[in-house]
Amino acid sequence: MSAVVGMNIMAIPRPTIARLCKLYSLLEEMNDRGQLALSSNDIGKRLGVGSHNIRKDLTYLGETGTTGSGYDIKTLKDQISRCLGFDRKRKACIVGLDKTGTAILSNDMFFSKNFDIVAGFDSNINRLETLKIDIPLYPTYDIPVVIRREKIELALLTLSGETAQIVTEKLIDGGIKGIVNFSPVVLSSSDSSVYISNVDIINEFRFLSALFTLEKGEG
Amino acid sequence: MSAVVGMNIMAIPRPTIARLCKLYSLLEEMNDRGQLALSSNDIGKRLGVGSHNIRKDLTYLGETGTTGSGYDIKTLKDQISRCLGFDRKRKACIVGLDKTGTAILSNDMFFSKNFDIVAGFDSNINRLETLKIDIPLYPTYDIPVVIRREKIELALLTLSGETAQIVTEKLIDGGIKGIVNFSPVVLSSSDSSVYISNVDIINEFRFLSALFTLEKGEG
DNA sequence: GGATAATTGTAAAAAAAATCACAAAATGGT
DNA sequence: ACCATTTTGTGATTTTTTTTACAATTATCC
Repeated sequence: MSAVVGMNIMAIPRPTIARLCKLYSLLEEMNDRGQLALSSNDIGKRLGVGSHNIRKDLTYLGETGTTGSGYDIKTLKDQISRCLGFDRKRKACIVGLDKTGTAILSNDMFFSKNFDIVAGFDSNINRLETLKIDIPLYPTYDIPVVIRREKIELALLTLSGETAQIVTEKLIDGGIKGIVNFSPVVLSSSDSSVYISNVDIINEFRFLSALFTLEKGEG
Repeated sequence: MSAVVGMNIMAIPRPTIARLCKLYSLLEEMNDRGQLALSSNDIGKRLGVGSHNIRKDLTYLGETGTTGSGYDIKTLKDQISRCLGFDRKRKACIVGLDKTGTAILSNDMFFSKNFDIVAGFDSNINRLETLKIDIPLYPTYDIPVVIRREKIELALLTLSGETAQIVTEKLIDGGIKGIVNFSPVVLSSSDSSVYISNVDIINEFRFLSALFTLEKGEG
């Protein structure tokens, strides 16, 4: 006669998910530096939000901290890992291997514990032959087949032009789950079950200048 | 005896500002393609939000659309421009000229109508001499002086390592207004009047995988 | 030119998220 | 061992944001 007690399924709000992701990065950083614990106050200051906000966010993970001495970094990192699904590696690919794409790839930071880049795609077949990268490379028309075969979940789009939307359709066709779009076009998903995150530096610049124009009244 | 009537100063919510920035990009794109008008429905679909949300957002700009035929693209673009302060060029700089930095710079998309990259910084002086870039280059210790002299408002940080926080202090010291942080560390601002936007691809990957783990129950 | 369809703008309601306030628990110094 | 301090966890409150619903306006088709 066991009642389902632990099943406290409460949807985590998106803003909370976003903050937990950032917190995870912070925890990795602090852990690497040898730090052992953090208080909600410390975290809030580093992330630029109030300490109550952090504490509230952490309630979604269950019991986490220790009154009086804050949060144990390793424990908290593990809890976020488990809750957000960072405890297993996910396969990813990169589409577009021009300067920007290869630069990001060369950044070894990218080969993190959470993701494996297992394929690269480019429409320029000549380029594929000259590139010196130690991941398998394919032409873009192979996208659906490779995605499906390799069970790739995530894609990074680093394309400059019009091809972005076409490539997106191919990715969705292959059953991709998430796309980080680094190209300057606003991508929309034909399939609403595919999450797309648009990362655009010009857009960030615009957002920041809008902020200090509006919130500080600087013409 | 003129009452101040037009002074309808109503703070624009941040989510709205963010959406208006994205909408601006979309309008640029559609305008380049020769399109003339868009309905709130079209916009919503492209941006992945409801049409009411768009209409509500646009009320902050004052009267904008035409009942029955939607929004005139050029007009709307201009209105957002004026409201968010995109109607004057802002000076920006880039800090960190390794592979990633130079790749982003080479993307001519970056030299948009809204921003002027007027300086580049790197701590490696040898690198500065070999780079073939047509913007003035300086060593990082010159940051405060150059920022102040050139009245630079925005900075793009493309550093790989520990130096990011030190460089940030220099930028703030020079009076920078906004920083787009492309480095993998979580930056925090010692001066709360400086806006910092952290752009981190790994973090985006994590966010997306958290989303489909939580919202779709995929282990 | 009139009926039908499309579309905006907004007031009101609902939902979501952030903030507050404080009891309870743990720590650390003496 | 005690007291002052730190810090968490959480229910209640407030604020913010989204959604709804619909009247008013314009375009379009025959």
